[in-house]
Amino acid sequence: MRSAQFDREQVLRSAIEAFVCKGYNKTSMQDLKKATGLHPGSIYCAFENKQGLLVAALEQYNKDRTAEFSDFFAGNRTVLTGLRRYLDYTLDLCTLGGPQKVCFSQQALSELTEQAPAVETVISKNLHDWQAGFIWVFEQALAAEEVNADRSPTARAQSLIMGIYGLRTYAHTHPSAQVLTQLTDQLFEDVCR
Amino acid sequence: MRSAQFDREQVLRSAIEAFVCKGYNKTSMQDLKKATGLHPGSIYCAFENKQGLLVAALEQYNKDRTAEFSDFFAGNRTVLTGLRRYLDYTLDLCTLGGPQKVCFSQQALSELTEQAPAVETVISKNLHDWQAGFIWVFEQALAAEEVNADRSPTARAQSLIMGIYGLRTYAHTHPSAQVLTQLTDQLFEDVCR
DNA sequence: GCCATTATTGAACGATCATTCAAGTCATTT
DNA sequence: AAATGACTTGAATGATCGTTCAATAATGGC
Repeated sequence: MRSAQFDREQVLRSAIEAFVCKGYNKTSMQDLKKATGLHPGSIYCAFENKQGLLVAALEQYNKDRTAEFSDFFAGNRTVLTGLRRYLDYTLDLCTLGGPQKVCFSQQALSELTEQAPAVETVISKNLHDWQAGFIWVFEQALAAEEVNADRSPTARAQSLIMGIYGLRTYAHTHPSAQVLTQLTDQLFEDVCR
Repeated sequence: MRSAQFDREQVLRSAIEAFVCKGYNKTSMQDLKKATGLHPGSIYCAFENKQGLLVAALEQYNKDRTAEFSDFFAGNRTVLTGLRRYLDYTLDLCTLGGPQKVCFSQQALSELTEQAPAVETVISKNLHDWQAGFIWVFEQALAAEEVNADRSPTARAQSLIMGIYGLRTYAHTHPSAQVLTQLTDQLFEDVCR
């Protein structure tokens, strides 16, 4: 036996960056070769094909975002301050621009829905995990009486995710940072009211 | 002289349908030939190239959606009932599925942003027109005291567009109609409060 | 009814695509 | 140190892409 020569996580993160920059379909194997440093044959050996690389990249993205998510809600005085910080962070990603402006899962969802069941499956899992995180957040908030019981944690989590989807899409049209800040503030207020 | 043999608007609507089904990049000239009935040469004669066809299709989409928008706010007792009907209609598009589930401008924005300036320009115009429509709606609502003056019509319009973006993205993951209805109700309430 | 002009046709083009594979390279085992 | 077997390499493959263009058909002006 001989173990693989490359760092799988690093390769996947490079692939994510390449996919986000051009979109899945416009990212050629040559682009991926340049981004990951892996030759086509190695990619096919490790991930079967281009779509397999996408699926693996989406899974890596989920792992990274989940870890990131946890950091925001570890050791805060209140969960809502954690949520507020999370939204500020998301806003920063939108404002600063660059490849991170777009959510990889959301982008892949838009581009590939109804076309590749295997991809849709992994994206659905990613989004389900994300939503479960927010449901947990609002359950904590409800238990600590940071929010009232007028709406269920699930309903709040769904509204929040919808809002973040919308915020990131809105950011594509290059509005001013002020507008995005205002939209974020309003979203936080609406979802915690 | 000899005038064109095809109905430009019909061709563009067929092209929109094709683009929405597969996304711009995955829609080949063969697909477009099948959808529009026009041979490649004719398309290039009329629209210069594939991207030109996309731009023309986006302009047609804007015309059609603008006309549709006006219908919702012509002759209502109150503008807010018009808005409510507009949101119900949008919800129906999301729920019923099919190609119309996706907003063509939004899809093109996701797929082509930062890559084709000419496309981004026309999409920005589309979205600006749409937002101007909602600003007008909330100005009317404010004048008729259907909403209070706590937030400006512009701020409300921006939140609403963000919400609709989010709703349509959320719909991609095939949630139940009940969840989408609840999200729509909440959006209407938040934006009119 | 003829001519000039323009639209339409559809085959053909080079470029690029995802994918394959035989040869080369290297770590591990014996 | 030789042999093994998996990983890496990168050129080659056939398919498909967007685009072009010379030939053909059809319209409007005279």
